[in-house]
Amino acid sequence: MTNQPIQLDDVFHALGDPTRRAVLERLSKKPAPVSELAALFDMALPSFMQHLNVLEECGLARSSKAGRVRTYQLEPKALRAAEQWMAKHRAIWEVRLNQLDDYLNKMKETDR
Amino acid sequence: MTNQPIQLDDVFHALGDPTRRAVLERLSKKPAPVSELAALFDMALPSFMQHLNVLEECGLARSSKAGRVRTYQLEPKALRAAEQWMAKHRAIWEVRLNQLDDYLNKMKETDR
DNA sequence: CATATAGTTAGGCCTATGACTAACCAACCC
DNA sequence: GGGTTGGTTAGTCATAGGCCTAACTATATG
Repeated sequence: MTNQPIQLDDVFHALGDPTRRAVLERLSKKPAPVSELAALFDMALPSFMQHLNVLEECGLARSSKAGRVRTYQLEPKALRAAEQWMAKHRAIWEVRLNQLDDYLNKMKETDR
Repeated sequence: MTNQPIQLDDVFHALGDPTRRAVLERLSKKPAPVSELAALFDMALPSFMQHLNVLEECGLARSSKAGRVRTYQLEPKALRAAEQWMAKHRAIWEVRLNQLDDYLNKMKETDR
């Protein structure tokens, strides 16, 4: 059982690539085998596999093999960790977002 | 006015470094000049400045210079973009998180 | 004006990342 | 058994990332 503590570094790093985010979006619908996922991207298989490995190693996805088919699915724990980091700071952000809203509203008024 | 569309790639990439997250956490309290931020890290100034540049370029922070002092502050827009990406997929995650909870609860029961 | 302070620029260095091809293993399936 | 399909491993390559030192610019301040 790979039960390492979740490394935010790795999770955010993984999210920093559009291919990997797209894979996650696809997986958020339902699990899928490698070939089906790979078909969505114009990339050599081994290159694509690396992305899958990144997702799995940082805990965003999980896979299991049946016969010769490996199926990937989302793994919520890492996402949860990333969310928690954001949530931890959300209160402060929201103050600032509200300030932004106020500002934008003021702009709107000034605008007419 | 640098008003580029926010690149999720860059925002998540920026969040993938512990130094940069720590800077954001510090900035979430209040704006601070370079020297004050730099003092928190055991790193040569130019190296640290690169992190500040990354934060500014991806839109997570903003800076302005008064005299010889450059002050940094949070910039909500990029954070909002990252949050929106997460929010867009949150519903699905939460289903899965609930499934996880169910699973864990089942485990607990089996456990006694 | 001389010196200290706050940042900045330039350049080098090493590792990590992301992509590729080629060759390989392991099921399936006729 | 032999070919086909699905995935994996190995090895290469170029670029980007993160760190450093040294040298520089621009503002204070005595």
